[in-house]
Amino acid sequence: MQMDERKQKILKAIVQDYIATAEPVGSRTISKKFELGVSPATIRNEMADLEELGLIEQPHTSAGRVPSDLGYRYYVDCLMDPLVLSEKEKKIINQEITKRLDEVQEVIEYTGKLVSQVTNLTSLVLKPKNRESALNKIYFLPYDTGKAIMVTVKDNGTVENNIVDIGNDTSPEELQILANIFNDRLSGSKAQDLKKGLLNEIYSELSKKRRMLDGVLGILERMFEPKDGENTERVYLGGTLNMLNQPEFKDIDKVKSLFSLFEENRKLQELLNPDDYQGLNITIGSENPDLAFKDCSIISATYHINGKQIGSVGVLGPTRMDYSKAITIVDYMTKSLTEILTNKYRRQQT
Amino acid sequence: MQMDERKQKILKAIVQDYIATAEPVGSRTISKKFELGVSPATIRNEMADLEELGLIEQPHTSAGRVPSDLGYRYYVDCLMDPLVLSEKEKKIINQEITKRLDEVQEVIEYTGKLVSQVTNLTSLVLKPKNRESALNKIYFLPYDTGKAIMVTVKDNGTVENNIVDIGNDTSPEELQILANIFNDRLSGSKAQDLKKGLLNEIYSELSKKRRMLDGVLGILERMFEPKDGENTERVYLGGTLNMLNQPEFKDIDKVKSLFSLFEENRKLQELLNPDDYQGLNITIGSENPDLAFKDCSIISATYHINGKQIGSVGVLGPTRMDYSKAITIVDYMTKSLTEILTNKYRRQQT
DNA sequence: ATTAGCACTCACCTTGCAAGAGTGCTAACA
DNA sequence: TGTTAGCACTCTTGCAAGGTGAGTGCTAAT
Repeated sequence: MQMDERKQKILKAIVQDYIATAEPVGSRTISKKFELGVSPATIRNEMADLEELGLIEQPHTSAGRVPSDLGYRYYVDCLMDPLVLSEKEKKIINQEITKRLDEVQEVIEYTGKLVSQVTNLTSLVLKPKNRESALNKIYFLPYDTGKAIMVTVKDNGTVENNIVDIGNDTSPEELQILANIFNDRLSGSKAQDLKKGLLNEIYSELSKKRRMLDGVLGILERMFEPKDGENTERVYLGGTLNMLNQPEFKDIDKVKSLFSLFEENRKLQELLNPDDYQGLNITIGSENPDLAFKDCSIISATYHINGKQIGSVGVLGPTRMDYSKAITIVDYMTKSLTEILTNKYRRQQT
Repeated sequence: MQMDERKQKILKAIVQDYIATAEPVGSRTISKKFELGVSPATIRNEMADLEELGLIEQPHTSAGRVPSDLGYRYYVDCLMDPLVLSEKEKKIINQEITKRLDEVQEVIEYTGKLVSQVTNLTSLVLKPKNRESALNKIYFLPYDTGKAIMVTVKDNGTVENNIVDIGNDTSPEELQILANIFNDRLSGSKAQDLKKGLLNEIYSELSKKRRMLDGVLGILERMFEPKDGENTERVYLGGTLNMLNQPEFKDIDKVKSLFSLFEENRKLQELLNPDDYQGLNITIGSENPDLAFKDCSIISATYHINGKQIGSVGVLGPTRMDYSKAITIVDYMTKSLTEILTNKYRRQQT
């Protein structure tokens, strides 16, 4: 059996009506609401065909039809009207998004908030991991007796500080020497590399500072290790409450299993990590590996800095979601984010 | 009418049974489960009295009785058996809590997680605000053309860094002068105070650096302003999902209004801010100002560093919660936290 | 003062019934 | 041959009726 034009129109009508109303849609409804110029009976015949093709299904014998996951897939791939944002809408979004450019983290999270507000869905944002870059500079500053502030600059421009124990017998001059050695040798290297080669050299110059050096190297290593709140919590979630407004989640058990998943940051990360594909990604219902998401769809896209993928933005909603809107928003947001971040990065780094 | 001993026993039985089963409890149940040596009829008479006193109520004519908010209050104030943690339990908790002593923030949040796990309730933790302290030191470090890293040390020992625009015409020497002026003048002052008196002095020395100075002062000011993610998000929430397991929240609308409140960090802060009372605080049902919490009780207590109150830990659950357990845990946790933090603070700061 | 007994109330569950929505099939029609 | 009208059928939904059980309040006896 083939999909002729009329079947397509009918499928499209079913999907759109179901997205709008969340009620199974019957043949009479279609023939009335959508002008196809045929009677309900004809539509019924076609619907029987569509069901045979696996594109729609019946909750029970005497209910209307509901799109299956496959049906949504067909709709998204072939039938959907693309939605274009007007210049005005774009302007509003841009204003909102650039309102707070202070911190990269903030822009990114705010984007998530914005996405969930605009779509009335839940937004997922994979934040960049900021530990993969190499060291660039180290400075030591006085802090307290026996302690110093170690300021590190990475090659992506981020700056961090840590308190290090230096013992009571380390003079500022010795610290300066240490910093110099580091800075001479480390440009562009990672902590692990440092440790191997550098140790001997430093030990010979400052042989008695072993304990302090261990402290410094320990901190450097930890800076590059995955750590709670950074690599394990890379996903920002926004508008989770929106899910409670969806009629498909009036059942508390579904809410429970969904929200449980929301707390598993690692799984969310996998969801957003389309290593294979750089661009827009759509996962519908049971296409999703996780059973708790079998009634959900996820639209996600990656954002970049200078062409390098560093994270992604996504929305999660019931399979019965407004795909064209979600896709348009996610697409536009990631593009804006890419642009903003690339600009900022360029400015910051020259 | 007075509360005699038997009335107390009966009320206690009602509260305890209702806490355990979440079902209205009848006279027969009490006479069977609890050994009072009287018949259901007698208990019925007493129950009628208790109802008249406003301590219990009937959901409907032919149901058992349920404690009223007042009833819980009486139970908590007068009847409750105090629960004492065994040394073994204390040890387990202490092990858990000290497992991650790396960062103050982490210990505190982890405490919250622990509380919710142990109680099966939702935990609320008010984190310390870290912006109230005064400046102590400023350093400038080279960063990039036209930019510098400004490292600030506050008098509570925290270190922050920011990138400041210094323009292309500022020499390292000039920066040094600036830092010196700051350091001479600022010890112990807040940004606002700085601005007024200091400006003239600095302007006269570095008159052409106006733009750069404005940048630096702007950042300083912002450091002391309430800011997203710090003062507005001072409350950590743990185990919110536990609420979904409570039978009183099988209704999705209740969940919605509760979770909406969870997103309003400011309100949660008020909830945890018992300025008036330092110690354990119990709010039952409608004693709570917010209507969405009318079925909830909150137990909270403050924790301290060196005797100064800096935050609090609380649990939130249905009014029908295990008060003695919750109180014991909250109490013990805040005490442990106080101890741990005071130790750490002492060590770090000397 | 306590308790046994009894009538009463009310939520809850089951059952039955009617209405309504929607289908599939068949036969007629263009 | 494709389309349509008609009709019987199915299944959900809502509602009302009746039975059940838990629990009460009251009264009278102990």
